[in-house]
Order: sequence, then structure tokens, then C-alpha cells
Amino acid sequence: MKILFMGTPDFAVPSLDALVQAGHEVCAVFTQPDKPKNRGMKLQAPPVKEYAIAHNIPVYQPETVKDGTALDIIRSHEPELIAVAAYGRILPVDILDYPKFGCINVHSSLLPKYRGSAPIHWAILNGESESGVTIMHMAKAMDAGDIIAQQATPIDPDETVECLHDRLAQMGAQLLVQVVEQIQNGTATRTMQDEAMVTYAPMLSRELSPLDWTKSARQLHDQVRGLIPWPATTTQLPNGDTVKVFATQLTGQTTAAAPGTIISAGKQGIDMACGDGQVLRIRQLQAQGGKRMEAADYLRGHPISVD
RNA sequence: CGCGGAGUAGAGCAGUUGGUAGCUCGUCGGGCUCAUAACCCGGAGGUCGCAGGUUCAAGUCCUGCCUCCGCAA
Repeated sequence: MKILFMGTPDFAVPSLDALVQAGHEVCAVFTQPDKPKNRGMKLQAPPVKEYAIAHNIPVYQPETVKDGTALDIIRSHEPELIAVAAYGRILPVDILDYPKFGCINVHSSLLPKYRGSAPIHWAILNGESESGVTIMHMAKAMDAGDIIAQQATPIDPDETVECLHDRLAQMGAQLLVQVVEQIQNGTATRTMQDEAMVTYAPMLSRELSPLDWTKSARQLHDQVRGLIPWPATTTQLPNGDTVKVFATQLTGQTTAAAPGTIISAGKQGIDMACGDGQVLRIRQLQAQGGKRMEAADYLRGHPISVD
């Protein structure tokens, strides 16, 4: 099938690749413009753009998709279907209506749960035991279109966003190819979303970072897992350093110490008392200006006295 | 030229106004112990990111370069 693909970050690359590998004619790729990022504010090309260039697929990076120019470009390629994965732009109705088979989207949650921009993170932050991917038709409202297919996957209690993200990206890619086949065969189905079950996964911010040690060990562990690699979680140690916490472990131990108290600090990590009396062990952290390291490594150069 | 930090032993750090390079951990050898991630004794391991410059003397001061990282996006 002749498909136009839209996507931007790492998550979208497996989907694009799967369409190409499945033998579909990806006639063009839309991705967000290169943006000044990182140190030095250098322009950085989105991963999808790099893939497209490497595979000789025409790339378009319009500043907006709402002014008709984008539609003209799309028309010139005459796609039968537009497949979208984490493009990061809301498409106007005239684009949604253009392709013969419409526009479909790969979303990394089991819709109608976790509509929005950070579904993977919020699933983990909320301690969900299951997540998945959804392929749906695109509608005017964000992530509200009819569902074509879904696939679930269990979330391991210690799994991080990075891990789940990669798995869902692969699953989404597989499912996307299957759905395209179904559309081609005319066997695709449409299921409306149950509006009563809708939840949202809003954008992340650094305000979510500070660890509140009066929360339960489980909640804090979920917070750490759910905010990797950005914005990550932060806490202040007794030596005055504010550090980012990148990996924690539920020890199963209990303590009578006040929340936030350091129970021990050594080779195994830094054991902190939490609000529910459980002990949470900090395994990996990052000091300001430093790089991510094992807690034990940090302690060698930054001795901490145990309360 | 977005702001800022850092490159010193395998790892993480210290090194005061320039004057023989240190700490913790690891590692190797030995000892203690029923035993140990514990403790004691001893050893190895660094041309202090690279290249110049100032100086009797540079990890330390000056110049240029390379690499890494934090913030911000």
C-alpha cells in the first residue's frame, strides 16, 4: 500500500521501519523540524528523519500542518493511508479526510486509558500492572478515534519507562503492519472508545521530580521508574547535595525511623526510610554536574554520615 | 557564539597563598576469625586530558585544543 508516514522520536522509528520491511511504499515522511537542542543549541535532526534519509524517503518538516501547504504536499504524493506515530502535531480535518483509507495512529496505551502525550510514563507512575499499544483511526479530538486493534503487555514491578517504551515501540510497529493488512483486505474493524473510561496522561515536568519520603516505598519506586530518563527524580542528601535518583529497589525491610531518614549507606546503596515504614534502597544516582553512577561509587567521594 | 561544571591510581573524590601527589573503595600478599561484604598489617598501581608558555620550581598561574557532563530547550 502507498503510505505516508508521520512521526518524530525514537518511538516512531520501529513503526516506520516495519512498514518499509513489510514492503509497503512509504512515499514520504513528515517529521518535526530540526530543533536547537542540547549543549551549544545545535540543531538536532529527529530520529525519524535520520531513518528516512538513510532509506531515501522524501522528508518534510513543515513548521505547521494547518496552513494548507502540508495538505498540498500530501496530495502530491497521493497516499492511500497516513500512518502516524508520535508526530507531535495535531492534524487538521482536511488532512484526516484526505487519504482513501484515512489516518491511523499508533498510541502507547490501552485506550481509552491514558490519552495524551506521556502514556508510558503515567502508566508506570500510577503503578499499573498492564499497558499496551493501540492502533486507532484519528479523530479531531486527541487520541479519541475509533480503535482498530489493541495489544496488551504486563508491566514488571521493577520495569522502567525506557524498557517499556522500547517494548511498546516494537509491539506498536508489529500491530501497525497487521492493521494495514486488515485495512487492505477490508477486514479491519472499528470500535468506539468508551468515553466513561477515559483518562489522560499529561506532559511531564520537573515539578514531578522531588521525592516525598512520606509517600510509600512503592509509590516512590514507581516515581523513580516512571520519570526515567527525564525529568528523573530528585532528593536532597544530608550533605546538602541535591541528586537525581535513577534506580531504586524495594528492600522489603521495615523501619521505625522517620520518613527521609538514612538507615544505612554503603556498598549496596543508600537505604532510606519511607512513609509506610518500608525501606527503599537508592541504587543509582547522579550528582549535580556529574554523570549517572552507582550509589556506592558516589559514596566513595561523598561520604555520608548515617543518622 | 544560550548559561555553567569537570577531566588527578581500576572506581568515586581531595589537593590550601606554585615547593617530593593524597583519601575512601577495589585489587594483590599476609594475619585474625567457626565465618564474613567485618577487622589488622603490608604491596602494586598516576609522564595529574593534550600542546605550548611563565618560573629555580607548575596538578596548581597564562594561552590554545580535545573529550565528558549539568541546566536550559
